Amino acid sequence: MPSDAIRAALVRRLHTSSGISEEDVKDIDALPIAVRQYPAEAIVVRDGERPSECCLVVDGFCARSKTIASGRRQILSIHIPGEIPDLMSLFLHVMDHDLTTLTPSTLGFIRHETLQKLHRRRPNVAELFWRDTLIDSAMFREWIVNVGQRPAPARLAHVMIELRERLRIIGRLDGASFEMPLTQEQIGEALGITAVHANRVIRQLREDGIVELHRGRVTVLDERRFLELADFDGRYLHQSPVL
DNA sequence: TCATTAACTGAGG
DNA sequence: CCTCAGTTAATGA
Repeated sequence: MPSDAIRAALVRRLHTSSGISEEDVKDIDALPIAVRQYPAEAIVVRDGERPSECCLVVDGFCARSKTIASGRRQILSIHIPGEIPDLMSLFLHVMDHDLTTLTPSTLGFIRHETLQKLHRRRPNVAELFWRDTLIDSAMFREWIVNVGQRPAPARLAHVMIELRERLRIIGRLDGASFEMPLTQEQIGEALGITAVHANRVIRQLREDGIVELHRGRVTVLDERRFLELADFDGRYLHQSPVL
């Protein structure tokens, strides 16, 4: 399989966390990964399933979500290339939420046994995954605060800035703009508001000259007010260069 | 299909 | 009285 392109984002991200050796990288590069393509809005792993593999986002944007009885869906987290959104399925055998694609995506699947063996062989890597999972839960705490307490414009700004900082880590920033290829329906589901209201909030941020969202791309117009509105403190992402 | 906007409504401060 | 947000519906890209 095309090892470089697929594994590059994962390795780059693990590299930024802390000590990973060249040996570790080589080992990860040699892992068998089954690559599959998905359209937008595909359910990759369902709530209640018992997966036997973990999913690496190779390309595209994915999300974890839960759907309530009324049919409304809450997006719990957004995932970008290089991340393994369902790493916890290694230890928590039954899925307690859905993993879906937000955009057409390329996903790589790594069997649980493969990862378990990797953990035993390379405690270094196991530590990185452990650390990664803790950061993941820190991000959930921030997400709860965001959806539960911030006004809608700040919610949107906060999700945007978090996404930007994570895209920065995998080298996907382009000056003052970055990708956010979600539909307004999906943005609403992430923020806990309707698509119509998401549209109003997006428009307000544009009219206020803070940030523009057009065709899946965010362009920052006023960085100072953007940060101020978002109430963003990047400590919870636990990257070395603290924002 | 997705985005945009208006009009109306009600909750809540 | 004002702001926020859901609903509905019409229209545009």
